[in-house]
Amino acid sequence: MAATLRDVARLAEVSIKTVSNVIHDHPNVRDETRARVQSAIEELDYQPNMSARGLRSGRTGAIGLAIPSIRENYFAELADAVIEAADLHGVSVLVSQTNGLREAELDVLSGRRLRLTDGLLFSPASLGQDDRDLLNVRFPLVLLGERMFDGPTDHVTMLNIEAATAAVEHLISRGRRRIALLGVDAERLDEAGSANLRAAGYQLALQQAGIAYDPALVVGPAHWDHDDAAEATRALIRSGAPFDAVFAMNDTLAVGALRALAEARFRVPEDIAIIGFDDIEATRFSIPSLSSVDPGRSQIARLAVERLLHRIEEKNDRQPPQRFTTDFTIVARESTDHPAERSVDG
Amino acid sequence: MAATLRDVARLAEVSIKTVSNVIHDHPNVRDETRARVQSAIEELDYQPNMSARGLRSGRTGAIGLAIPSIRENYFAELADAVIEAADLHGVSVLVSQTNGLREAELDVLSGRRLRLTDGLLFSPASLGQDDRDLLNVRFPLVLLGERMFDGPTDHVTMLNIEAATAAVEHLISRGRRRIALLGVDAERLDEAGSANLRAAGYQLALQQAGIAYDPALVVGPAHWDHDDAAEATRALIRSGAPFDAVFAMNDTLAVGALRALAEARFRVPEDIAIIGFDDIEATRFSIPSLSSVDPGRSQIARLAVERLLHRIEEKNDRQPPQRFTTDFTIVARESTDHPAERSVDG
DNA sequence: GATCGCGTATACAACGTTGTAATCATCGCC
DNA sequence: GGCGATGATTACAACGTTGTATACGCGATC
Repeated sequence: MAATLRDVARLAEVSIKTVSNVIHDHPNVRDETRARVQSAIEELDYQPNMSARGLRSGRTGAIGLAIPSIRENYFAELADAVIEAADLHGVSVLVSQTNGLREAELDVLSGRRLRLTDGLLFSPASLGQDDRDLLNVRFPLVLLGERMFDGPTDHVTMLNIEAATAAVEHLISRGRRRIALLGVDAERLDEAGSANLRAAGYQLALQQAGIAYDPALVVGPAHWDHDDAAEATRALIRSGAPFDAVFAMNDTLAVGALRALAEARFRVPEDIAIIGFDDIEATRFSIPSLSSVDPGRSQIARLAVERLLHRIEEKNDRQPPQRFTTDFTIVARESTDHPAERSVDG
Repeated sequence: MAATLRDVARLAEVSIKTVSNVIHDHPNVRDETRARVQSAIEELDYQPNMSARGLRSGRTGAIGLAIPSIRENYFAELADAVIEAADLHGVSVLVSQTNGLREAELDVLSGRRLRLTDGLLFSPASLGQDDRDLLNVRFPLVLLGERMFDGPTDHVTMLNIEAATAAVEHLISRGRRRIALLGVDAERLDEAGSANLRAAGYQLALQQAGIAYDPALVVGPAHWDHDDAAEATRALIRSGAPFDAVFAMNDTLAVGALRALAEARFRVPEDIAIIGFDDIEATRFSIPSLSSVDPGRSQIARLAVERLLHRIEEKNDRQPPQRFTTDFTIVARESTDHPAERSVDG
């Protein structure tokens, strides 16, 4: 069985409290005593029982990360950044997948799902603006993503509109005028979420450049996966509406579009330029490599973790909820004919 | 504050033990009492304190998953499968990343890193056969992957040699004879790990087909990432050694190779056929889509989780360590000129 | 030389839960 | 109608830890 404070105390011939004091680097422990305890700890390979500590202190030292699916590259990279950030604070991360199911997201908020944690980072995919009240939970919660705003909790989000505008401006700066928007139905532009905001940024950029908005260039799918993206792009091509660029609302969509364009023998970027969103790793290894918007993912993770830990520390003097936004960057690669990237390998 | 058994007991006018009995569906609770307790539980939204339960029972209800990096698609998909499998048993998953660092892997085994868990699923990347003794830890441990064999713990692994042989046979069946092996230095063929085994499978397939083994076709990199794979492929092309197929030891390497081949204006599969390994999602969305070996990932996850939970339950009557292997399948796609996949989208 | 102060160490209680053993109520049986 | 058997409920202890309060020893102080 694992050694306990008692065992260490017995071996070092001190009280268990003294052992505890040594472990916590309390002052007022004689050097000689400290050394004796230390060596007893090592001899027994004592490791504190986290359940007992958690019971006593009310802290488990773990936080929950609830995301739609860890398989989605964006979330895998986010989880990576969250785990790294949590590590720096000696905190573990429990991952829960909702698969974007409303039922699962409700479970997460009820606390039924992640019961070992001090707090939760939550990136909803089904819950929306109308569900804001559900965020009034009694554990510390930091919201991620773009589906709910002005809720009762801290919120870390990217600058979707601004970043989308910059992405479209990037295409315009490459001389493109007929820019398709991939990732949302033209009829559903008013719903919540990243899609809506990025579409707004798209429209804003067009407007500022004096380019007319053409609903024929705005195509689904609502679900952002490769297959649907390829299919939507094929439909766009079949429709006959001329276009010379695609702004894909995320990189997965962009990869799907790339595939459909290749099938139809379009050249990228010569015939069609593409830019995606999220800057996942895959953008660097597609053929051609994909320009994208880096939303500052590690910054999001760091901010979110720090904010959550802060809320966990915080006693009764609760501060009002705050919103944080991160910096974005346009990463130009081959798909928008970026010369530097082009010549990388000669 | 969160409600405790005491609060519920007080409200329902019973003892805390009765509440506990209701929660655990013990027999010998009168229906009327049960109902009263139930409604008190609901009224207070009582949720058991997992730290206290863990302290009392010695179980936390969480397991650890230690992998090199969640960003790697293979591990993201593995983590997904593990979390799903654990969910079915009401168990949570703590994810820890080692980044393939020996130091981090030692930490994992010391128990210092994941301290809230009942057991561990461990996929090492640095530790090797010589470190087998380190697997003698005092918590339940199930080993994943191909770096250590015949250790003191249960081990779930894929049939690397057989699967690699089948992959190469698949290329041979497509009429290829000059098959490059991507993912290991010709000089380091004797080291541990998947590379070694897959290389053995490669050699076996060649031998069985009466094809001479040519070390010039066996190229690095030792680190399996896109960049290095592309670079190694470029080097192979520059070397002038003729080849008509590539067996990449994983899909990430295959994607990198695809890129290098495209740059050099080779056509895939017409000039060069490629098959990868792991069957990650990206294989379906590269251009052309990548043939691969499906190693039965969800089966691995399910087996590993079940085995670990079994070991956690198990009292003193410890069974000897067991090894489990999963079924693999060759998934033929465009990169080895598979007709069915070719015509998918007309 | 009694008192104070300080550094060091300890005893005890409590966190919320559950297993064990004990108590109390109820019923059937001779 | 007393007795044992069974069902329902409870008291108590313990899991391992840490905060609070307390005790002890020692040198400095008046």
